[in-house]
Amino acid sequence: MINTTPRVRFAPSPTGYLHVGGLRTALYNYLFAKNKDGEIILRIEDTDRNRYVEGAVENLIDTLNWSGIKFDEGPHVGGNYGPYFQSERLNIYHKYADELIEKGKAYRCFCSPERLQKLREEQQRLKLPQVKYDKHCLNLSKEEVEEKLSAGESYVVRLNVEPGQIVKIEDVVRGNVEFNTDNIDDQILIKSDGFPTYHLANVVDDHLMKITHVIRGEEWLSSTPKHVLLYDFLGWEKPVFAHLPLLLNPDKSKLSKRQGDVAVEDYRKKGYLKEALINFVALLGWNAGDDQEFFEMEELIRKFSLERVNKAGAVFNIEKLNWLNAEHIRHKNVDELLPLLKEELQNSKFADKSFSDEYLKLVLEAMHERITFVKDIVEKSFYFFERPTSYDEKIIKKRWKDDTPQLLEKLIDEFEKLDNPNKEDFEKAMRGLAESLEIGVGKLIHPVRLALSGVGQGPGIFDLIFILGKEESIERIKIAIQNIQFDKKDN
RNA sequence: GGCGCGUUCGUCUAGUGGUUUAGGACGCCGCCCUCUCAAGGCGGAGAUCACGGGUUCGAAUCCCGUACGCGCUACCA
Repeated sequence: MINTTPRVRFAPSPTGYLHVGGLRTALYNYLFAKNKDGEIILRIEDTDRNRYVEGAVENLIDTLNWSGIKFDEGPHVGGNYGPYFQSERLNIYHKYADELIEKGKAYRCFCSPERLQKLREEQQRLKLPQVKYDKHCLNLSKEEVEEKLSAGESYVVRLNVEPGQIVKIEDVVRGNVEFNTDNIDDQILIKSDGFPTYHLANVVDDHLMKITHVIRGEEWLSSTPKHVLLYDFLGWEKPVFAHLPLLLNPDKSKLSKRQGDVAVEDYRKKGYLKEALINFVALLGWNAGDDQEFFEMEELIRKFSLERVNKAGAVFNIEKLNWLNAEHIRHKNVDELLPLLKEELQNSKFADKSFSDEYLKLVLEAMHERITFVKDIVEKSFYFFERPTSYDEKIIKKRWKDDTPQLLEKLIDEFEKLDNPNKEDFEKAMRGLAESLEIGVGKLIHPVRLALSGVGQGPGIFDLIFILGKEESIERIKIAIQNIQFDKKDN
């Protein structure tokens, strides 16, 4: 139906932070647009003055920027269809509200909140199938309206919905959905404070901003017929609708703060890579049709299609996110990881220590295939940044034998002989010693690991020794020989 | 209550009437590799396709009903 390149929008309201569900909506819009060389715009729906949160817009934009979703138009990048804050477009909404009133498709309503409240209660008491406004003010004469207007009475503008009609909407993910206007209330379009409601502002802006596809959460499906009515009343071409399945808590209720983190910034703070979060969220409700699950943004753009979006809600499962985070770390090289590690170091107890890029890259090389988060390097392999302050009891019991100190003394002697050794030199020295002593090399390896790291797991032992260096390794072994012997006597 | 949407392993999902003893992934378990931990390889447990009818030679796939879940039902978005 529409042959021009698509224009889509992500239209959050600035109520605090970017929800992961919002991130997915933004992402699907972005992927759809970029797949077709279209444009995506960011529009801030700040029409509810009561819910406005200071700094929310900045936070939203910052988080969106971090995620890698780039907008072609919006408050932060400009564009030809602005302003992109709805609060700055009030006169535009009034113009169209007036047009609707003139056409008889909307009307001013002067009913007090009290009357409305009573009406609702009355209808509920009578157990009427649906609770709706009774069109009381539609019957006001022109003169009565003028009178109230000049008397300064406050009013709202309502959509004039004609009962008994069928409104059909065609949804790319859900197919055809029909609504009977009997179930549709005379929606308020302009509030008494002069601000529009979502419904009016959304339709007007989508039209004026030449939006071709409305891709949004399923919670909007029920109000879509109101939007369709608005397009028809104003004589505008409708966009294509696509309503996305919801993201759910483990108990299948709508994803909420009570059951875990819902803000994108929470995940960012916890150390999730943007690539992993994007990859994960993309797979919640969409798949490429094959077995692939690891995706970079470019590939998502290439393969995305609305036709492959699911209908059912998806549980936000942190286990899979963790796996994807590890996968994305494994796919990155040490140069890409370096700044991330430096950042983690800055936020750790090692912030006042300094390490060369060279050193950190060696650590990364040894660790990046065995971690889930970059910060695991700081927390689980702390021994790259400080000497161990204690030794794992279980490992002592298992690996530290009576003859261990003598063996390690001999190993130190061998290491002392090495001149500017590389990894292989250390290995040759250790294996050579084990051979000449006719012992398994494990009798050396495990105690050395314990001495150097204090724990029983980590990278390959020769990597560990090489990274720490000859002097430091020897020193740590000496310290261990003293302390662990002491511990044993003590027990 | 009304209206709408949904329902395949614990979770994300493949599947669009016969190729299905329902495939993959995460997680879980075991084995291999191995200096440890991961990674990797191999294997395993795990879904009577919500339930009940119907259509059909044949249904997870089409139709109807029921149940359950979710969304909307605001001068919130």
